[in-house]
Amino acid sequence: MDSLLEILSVDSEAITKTIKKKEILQKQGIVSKNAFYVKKGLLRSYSIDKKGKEHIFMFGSEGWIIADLESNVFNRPTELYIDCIEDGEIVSFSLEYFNSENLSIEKLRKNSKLLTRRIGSLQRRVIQLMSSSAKERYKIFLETYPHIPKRIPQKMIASYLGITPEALSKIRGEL
Amino acid sequence: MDSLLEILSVDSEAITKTIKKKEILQKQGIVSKNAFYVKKGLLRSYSIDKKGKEHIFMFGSEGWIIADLESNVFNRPTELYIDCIEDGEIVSFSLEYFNSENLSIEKLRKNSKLLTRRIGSLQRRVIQLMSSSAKERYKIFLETYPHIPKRIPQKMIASYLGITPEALSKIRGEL
DNA sequence: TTTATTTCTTAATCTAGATTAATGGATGGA
DNA sequence: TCCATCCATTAATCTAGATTAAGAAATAAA
Repeated sequence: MDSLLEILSVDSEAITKTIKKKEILQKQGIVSKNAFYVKKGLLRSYSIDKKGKEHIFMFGSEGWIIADLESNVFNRPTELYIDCIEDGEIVSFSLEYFNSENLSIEKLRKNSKLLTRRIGSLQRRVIQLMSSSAKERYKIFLETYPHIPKRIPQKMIASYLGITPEALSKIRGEL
Repeated sequence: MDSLLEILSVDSEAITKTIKKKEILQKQGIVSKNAFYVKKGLLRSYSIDKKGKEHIFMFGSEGWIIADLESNVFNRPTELYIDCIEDGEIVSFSLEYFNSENLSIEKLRKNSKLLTRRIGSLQRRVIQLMSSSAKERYKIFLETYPHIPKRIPQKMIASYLGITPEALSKIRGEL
């Protein structure tokens, strides 16, 4: 992953930070201007609904960038919390990066591929949520992110899948 | 919307086409290289699951661009069908457009904002599917796309929401 | 170590929404 | 116009997954 080098070359104020498990990097409701590049460790972004239930939107392991892109670019308050599942190291950088005047045409093009890929994975997620059972979604999750399950508690998998820990436990018993 | 003019200026082979209701523009499984700009009418993209059930991914009315972006950019077979809900007029253009050498830095930047906005709406959709009841999702749909419901049958709203027409009918009775 | 907190599992009960089926109304093509 | 297909609604029944509760296992903290 050379995107870190790129980020650092464009955003001179990017900060490398050591993070601790459970540390909250971003809270729902604010207009955050930062994105987080994961050097080491594991982050998650999630929303909390009216009933206080957490819903994990995505996980970010080494090499990933986690942020509420739209919130940042369009100045809307974010719906997402971001916190740390493991101790680790991140680079916090400004989302100006994605629109910076300093970006070469190649980098812009590269970023737009990155955005396109995200759209693709979100599209698959939406279709899955509409058309697949919890058991199917669990299997797909295991195939798609084989290294994540070992690092997180079951209840977070459940939260990502959109089901309760009890339901996931039952499904696991059946497999 | 000036994006049409931009498209035409970059992709000289863009084709304006008259379309008829029910006409299929793209089928699941192929690697399509086209995107569709809607001049007039209404398109939808959807997938069909193993049981033969349709799941509408998005609607595209005047001014929108509909495509399976990721499929196009990364040469994967698309999961989406695209067809016409109303007679209308579209501009079919190559998705090379989004990466064209001919694009100025301003256009690239504009496109990346467009992509970012899509990510935002998909993010909201995912969170909604995980955390809101069918009734809540229906209300949000009516608020978010107030002009669409008049133009499509209920069953398509149901399909977009991820529920059956019967369930939607019941919800409507309750409101 | 001992205690406290968090996580996982099992089981009983409940409910939102699916499925099936039947009916009447609307729409469209010949 | 007539006929056919499609669409919306209602109602009865079914089921995946939620909720509630309680206990066991694992982790963390003291």
